[in-house]
Amino acid sequence: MTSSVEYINKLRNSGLRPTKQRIKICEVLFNKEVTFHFTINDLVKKIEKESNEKISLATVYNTVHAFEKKGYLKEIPIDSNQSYFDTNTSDHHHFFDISENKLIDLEDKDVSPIQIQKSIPGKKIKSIEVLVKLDTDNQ
Amino acid sequence: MTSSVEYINKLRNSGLRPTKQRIKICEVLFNKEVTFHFTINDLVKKIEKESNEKISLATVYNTVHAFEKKGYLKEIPIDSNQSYFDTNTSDHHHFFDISENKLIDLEDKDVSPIQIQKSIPGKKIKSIEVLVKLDTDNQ
DNA sequence: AAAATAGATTAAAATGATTCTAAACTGTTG
DNA sequence: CAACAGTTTAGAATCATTTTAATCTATTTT
Repeated sequence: MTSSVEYINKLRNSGLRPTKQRIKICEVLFNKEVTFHFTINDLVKKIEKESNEKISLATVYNTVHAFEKKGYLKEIPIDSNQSYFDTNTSDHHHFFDISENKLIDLEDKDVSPIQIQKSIPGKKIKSIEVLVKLDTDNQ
Repeated sequence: MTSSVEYINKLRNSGLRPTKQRIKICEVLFNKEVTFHFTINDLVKKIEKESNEKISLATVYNTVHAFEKKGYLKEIPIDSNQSYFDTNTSDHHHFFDISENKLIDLEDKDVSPIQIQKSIPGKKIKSIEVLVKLDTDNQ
């Protein structure tokens, strides 16, 4: 399931040819049992550490954006310093630990179901995301 | 209630002296019955339009951030292109219209109450925010 | 009220994330 | 093999934001 074929499919589906660099990116992103959160910077560091090769920033950005567009990655809006991405693309919510700048998944069972009673004509809901900010508990 | 005294208090509370430029910023931000959303860019344009004076970007950034820190403004995380702020600092949720890049307030009654069943030791919940992304409804 | 000083404003430079560019490269097709 | 389409890359460009350092203003001290 985490075979090279899967990566090639993901890439082809995203309109990208399966090149060496892109396969490497896939290995870092999808060759894990656990999903994780990352910034582009994190990802570049991971790639360099896990493969001793350098992939240019431009390629990483292009590939990540293609995956995001296709739904193989999700962007999590936190603040405007940096983009945070999630390899868990299922519908779910997040804690954001302010002091450690870290995202933590919330499972569906952790959040009461959310219903939106308002609608805007001509618009449809594309996503509903809850962001719970956490602070150090001093007291 | 939207008097100069109120602005001076807000500024002093935020650790800022009430200067001409800062009062002008307050007038644009708080001299309305209705709250609104803005980016720094929006705000600078508003100031220039409503007063024919130019305030340097640095001053606008400083003042907005001091207000945010003090809770007179709220930052709404949308994406990492730009910071969006809200003059409505009460606890509330948002629609974000993707095609028009526009925020719309949701009232409390529009969103079912949200309960978080998970907790992280040593951390306390600082805020819970729901972002509902809207897309054009083509069908 | 002048002098002293603490804080503010400003334009411009610096920064940092992201995007673009143009040249060199790779793999596929005819 | 030649031609072509798509890739990679380093570096340049861009854009929002932050920092800097010089000048200015308001407030306090005398």
